Amino acid sequence: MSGEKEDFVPITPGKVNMYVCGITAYDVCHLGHARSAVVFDIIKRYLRYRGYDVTHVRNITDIDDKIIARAAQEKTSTEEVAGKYTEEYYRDMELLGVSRADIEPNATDHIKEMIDTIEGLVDKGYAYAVDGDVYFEVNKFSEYGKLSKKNPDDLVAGTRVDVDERKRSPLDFALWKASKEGEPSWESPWGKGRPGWHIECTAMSSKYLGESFDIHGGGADLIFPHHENEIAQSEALTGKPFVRYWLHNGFITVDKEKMSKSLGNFFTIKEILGKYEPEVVRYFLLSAHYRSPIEFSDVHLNEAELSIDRYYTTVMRINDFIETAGAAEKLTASAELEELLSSFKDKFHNAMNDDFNTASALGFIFELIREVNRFLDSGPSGQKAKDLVIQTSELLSEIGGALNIFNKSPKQWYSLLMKVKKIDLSEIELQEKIDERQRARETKDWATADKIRNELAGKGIILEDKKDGTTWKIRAG
RNA sequence: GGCGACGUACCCAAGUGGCUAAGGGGGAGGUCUGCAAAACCUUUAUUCAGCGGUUCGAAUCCGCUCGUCGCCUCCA
Repeated sequence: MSGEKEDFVPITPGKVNMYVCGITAYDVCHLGHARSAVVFDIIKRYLRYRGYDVTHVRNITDIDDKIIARAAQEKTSTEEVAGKYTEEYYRDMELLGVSRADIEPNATDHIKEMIDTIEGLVDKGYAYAVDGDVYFEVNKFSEYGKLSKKNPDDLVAGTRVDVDERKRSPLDFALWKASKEGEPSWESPWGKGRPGWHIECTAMSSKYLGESFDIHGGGADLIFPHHENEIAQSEALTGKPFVRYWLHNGFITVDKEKMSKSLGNFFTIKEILGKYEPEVVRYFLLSAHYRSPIEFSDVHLNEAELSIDRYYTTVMRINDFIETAGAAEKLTASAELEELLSSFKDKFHNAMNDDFNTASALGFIFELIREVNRFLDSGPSGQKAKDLVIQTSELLSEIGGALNIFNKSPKQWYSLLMKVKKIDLSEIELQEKIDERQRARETKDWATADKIRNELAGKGIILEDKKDGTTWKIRAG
């Protein structure tokens, strides 16, 4: 609310109530929706990892003008439209490693709660009914604009929306809309109609999280008017502060412009996942601070893929060492790794505690990656060395687990890359090629060995010759 | 027009008052290797859009200028 970072103090110690605006289920989701979901998934996971008891509510708007329009266009019902795109949404989110919210309320399951809320506002004089519509009277709520830092007078002056003569002010917004012939409708004290958009979040958040709760999130484009209106409705009704901390994620941009339906410059999650592993998309979304804009492009996704590949390449090396390390005690150049191992969690926590700075946190992960590589390069062996590497491996898993990233085995990663890059060679065929090349190498038939290697390289497969065999990976980037 | 955010290397991106300006990608050179790949090492911003100011000290605070974007209409 201050527009600045503040220390996080939940209403109830150890407990976090968090409400995040989900989607309006009228079409498939694009990368912008993914960002919001991933960002708040990370926030929830990190809070839980730090021991908070988090209750996460994420709503689905399943009745609104666009859904009605879509249903008319597809000659079906709004329930079908909303149901279909809600399912698509969950499918996309699951692929991206976004966990389900604890409570996922639909607007249409809470009509009664919304009507009660609206009646409360009418009773208190904050809302008025006209011809079956009910509007919230913005002038009655003196703090209107406090979140978006807008002055209602300026807004009226610059209003671009068609002025509805029946409203007392152009800023007044609908709590309840009278339904037209043939539209879905519910009975209400004002006649048949349906809820306005903003009221569902007020009614459902207070039902599940209470009148005041800790965190409310959503895309930056929801700040005004959606979240501003939620504050007005909620605080007018309860007289209590609605939300402690507002968190808004920045936009995905394409050529520096906001990715959006109306501009038509959007890429659906499905399209993107046809070319990239979901983990790449997740990493990409975490590679910048959640409030900053992120420019979408193949170049950036390829860079994300390379970063993840560096991670898994190192994990492969770590696992290799743990399995094959010699018995002779030889600890070389371990000081730096040990030091980083002992300070790593603090560094990671500090980064994440500072407004969920995932970009910085990822930086520390790659510092650890470099340090363990350096250590392995120094040719250690023995139990102590092994223990250090195991400790590194466990630390990486723990942190990856907290963020739900880097959670595969290197083998899985390369198998998935093979699929997403559509390499037309089975792993069995590949192994045969490698064996064939190995026989050539044993007779020092370098020409044949190199020919096979080049052939595979042409398909995007990279071979690594090691002491005790050859491993393969898929070229990233 | 009103309000707000941002501008860090070739690209992406942390850093918001004080040690060598994280990390990833890319480039150059090297170590290792049959050759590679991977990894590691060295190097690639004496400087943080520009100009002023505050301070012992600023990328970081303040002011102005330039540029980019967003919100003010549905939007993640």
